[in-house]
Amino acid sequence: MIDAGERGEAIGEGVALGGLETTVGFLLRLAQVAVFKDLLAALKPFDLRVADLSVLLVIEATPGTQQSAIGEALRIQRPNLVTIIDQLQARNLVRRGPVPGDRRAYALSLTPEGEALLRKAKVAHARHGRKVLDALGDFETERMLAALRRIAAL
Amino acid sequence: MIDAGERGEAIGEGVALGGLETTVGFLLRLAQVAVFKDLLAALKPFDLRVADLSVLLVIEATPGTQQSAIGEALRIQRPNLVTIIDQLQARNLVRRGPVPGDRRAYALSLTPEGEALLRKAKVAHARHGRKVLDALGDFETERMLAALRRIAAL
DNA sequence: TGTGATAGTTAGTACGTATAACAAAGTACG
DNA sequence: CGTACTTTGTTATACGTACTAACTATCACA
Repeated sequence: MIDAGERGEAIGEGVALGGLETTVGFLLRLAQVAVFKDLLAALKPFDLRVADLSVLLVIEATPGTQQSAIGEALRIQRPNLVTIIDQLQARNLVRRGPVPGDRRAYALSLTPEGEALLRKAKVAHARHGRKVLDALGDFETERMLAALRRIAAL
Repeated sequence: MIDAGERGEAIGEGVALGGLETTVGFLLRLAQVAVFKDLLAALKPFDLRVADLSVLLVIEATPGTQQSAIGEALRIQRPNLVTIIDQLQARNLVRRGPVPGDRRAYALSLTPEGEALLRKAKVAHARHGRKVLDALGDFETERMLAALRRIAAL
């Protein structure tokens, strides 16, 4: 996490930042930290981290997906994903089923408990999402997302 | 760091992301990782990390600043800043001088070596910055930065 | 059948960041 | 003055995330 002087302190307060304050990368970091912090807090009641929610959402959207596919989609390395799935499975939120015709891979799916928890978590996620969009203001969200996508593909 | 399928793989390739691909937070993370990765590579010849460059830039902009002020400005916690300054000082890039009238604090300044290295690093930094702005395309950079600032202040 | 790729796993490591506790020096105020 | 509180920098420590390398089991293919 990152400290700042707590809540919404202005960016270049007092100390000259040497041009950093007009830099995409620097502001990108601050924005990203703020968003993650907010989402983390929103997910705390469900004992889910940001990565956990992402994984659950992908499994819900594509039941039967395999771990490697999720890793690619979310940009999580395979070894790290193992731990995440392990934990979700231990909490009975996710199932590792067999893939017909490939005994190496697991077909991931949500358990009823997983679906129930995700349903509640999605409400909190949506509330968080609206908060972020509000911060964007009248800004054209579509163009913002497109710009971020282009930068992500650097 | 983060892998992706290497260079600029499209965002929701093959696997449904469950709405994540239209999420500010998710794209913010991808963009931030891409930018840091690129900047890290650009700074590698100078053996500087992103945080190192930021600190040098702030010291250059405000010579005589103290560690706590830099920490606030860059959102780096005091204990972590100690290590960064230690290393920069060990490489003779930064000096911890006395602050007249306060024997607790250090007045930080660049050494000639520090100034020389920073001058070269700034060229690489600027090149990186142009690359990012190019990725932004015809997007109004000012509005983008303003939007990021608002999100950062969540 | 054998060679190479793929899915998942394990272990070890690096890095960034967080907290707590401390010494030294400064500040405020009765 | 002197006591209490604050601030600066430091140490030690822990934790989360991510990276690498190496391994097993299975699959694809020729």
